[in-house]
Amino acid sequence: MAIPRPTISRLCKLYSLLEEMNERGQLTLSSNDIGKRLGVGSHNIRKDLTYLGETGTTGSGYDIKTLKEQISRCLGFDRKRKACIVGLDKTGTAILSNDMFFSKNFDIVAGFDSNINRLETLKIDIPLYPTYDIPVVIRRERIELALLTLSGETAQIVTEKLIDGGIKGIVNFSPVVLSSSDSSVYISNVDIINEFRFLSALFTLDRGEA
Amino acid sequence: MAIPRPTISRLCKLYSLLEEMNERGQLTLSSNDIGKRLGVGSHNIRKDLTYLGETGTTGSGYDIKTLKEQISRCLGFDRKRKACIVGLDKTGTAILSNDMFFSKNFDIVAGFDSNINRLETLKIDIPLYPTYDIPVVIRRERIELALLTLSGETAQIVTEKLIDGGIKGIVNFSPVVLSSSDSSVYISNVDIINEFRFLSALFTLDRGEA
DNA sequence: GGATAATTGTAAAAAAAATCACAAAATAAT
DNA sequence: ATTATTTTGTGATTTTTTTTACAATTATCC
Repeated sequence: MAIPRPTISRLCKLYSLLEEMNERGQLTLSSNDIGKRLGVGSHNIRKDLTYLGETGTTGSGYDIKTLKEQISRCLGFDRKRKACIVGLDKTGTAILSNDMFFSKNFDIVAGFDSNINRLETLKIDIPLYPTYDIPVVIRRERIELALLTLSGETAQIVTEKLIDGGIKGIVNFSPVVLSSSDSSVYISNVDIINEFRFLSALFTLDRGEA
Repeated sequence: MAIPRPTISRLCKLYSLLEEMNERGQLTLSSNDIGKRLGVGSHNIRKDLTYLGETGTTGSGYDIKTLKEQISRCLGFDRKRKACIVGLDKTGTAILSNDMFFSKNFDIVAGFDSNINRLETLKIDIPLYPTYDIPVVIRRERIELALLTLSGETAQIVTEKLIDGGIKGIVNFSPVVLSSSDSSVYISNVDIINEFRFLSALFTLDRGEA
């Protein structure tokens, strides 16, 4: 039985929540607690969890560690994945310095930038390459994911190179809406202006839900 | 007739696309073109556009400028909105320097950080305040949107302060999943690790669509 | 100017997702 | 030990969203 996309999305968020609660030393969580924290109904959560096979314990809820492992195995979070970053301007390097990719099972093994001079001055501990090397490096290193932090103009060209190299997923932080020329490559567009607009639209058309 | 949430989301993306095409000097777009660029079916686009009232011209598609204005008016993009940023570390300042908020009708009128010393050394041309001033400033300046670029620990506390001040929408870049204690406040969680995981899940469970 | 092609708008059908309702099971309380 | 409470799992129902199908309209080509 195929897992619906909205369910996948919620399970990802739930996974983050479980990590957080686990670090805080909590042991169990009920569908009610989860629903409240994630802003959805408890039925919805229980239904989502049926896609994982049997899980909870009636009366006392879900065991955090067990559930975490089940989601991990089911959605493939248990495997380390190689990723790269394209565009090493301020935003790119800032993200690189902050995020704990490695500890979350993502390994940034390459950085790309079209500005060759910049590559030399950066003090970053990952191998850096010029953009035209993208297809070769992606293929050689078997990189699965890419993070795009560059200005809109070059985004589509870079995307083609990434797809050419056999990338599997792209998180696009550039302000253009990218679409995949290859339907087996998934793209997630993250644009702050777009997020602001979406929120504006929601409270402009004010609809009563969360 | 209430506009469905997925439709709102697509209309926001479409709006970005229209801006892009308009800048390139293009005049019209067909539902087919739009669908391809956005990775959805043309029917879906036409259906979405019915929520705006009559729009396209049979035979030649949609006039980009007209459509842009219609979406703008309908979703409230025609009004300038005040926003603030909370957390002025590397990521925060990087976003602030890159993004063209003002030209897209968002006006960043305040920055907040808990580190008072940092506030003094930053050379940013927006007024800066310590975090405890959030509720007062939000209320006084009538700020509608907030961008959260801070580490997970403080995110929930800051969120409460923002809600307390009467914020309407929050874009959360911190690694914790925030949920709103007030259902009239909309929150959009944007976390790179989460995006990576979502994409991993998609290609792990490989489902055939875009 | 008539034929052909492109394109929209929408009613109806289908598919997908969320919600409900409640029995069954485990826990906690007395 | 018995009762009350909590909480899960799931079939049925409802709601929402997408897709289909096609008539109607406009543009384009010869």
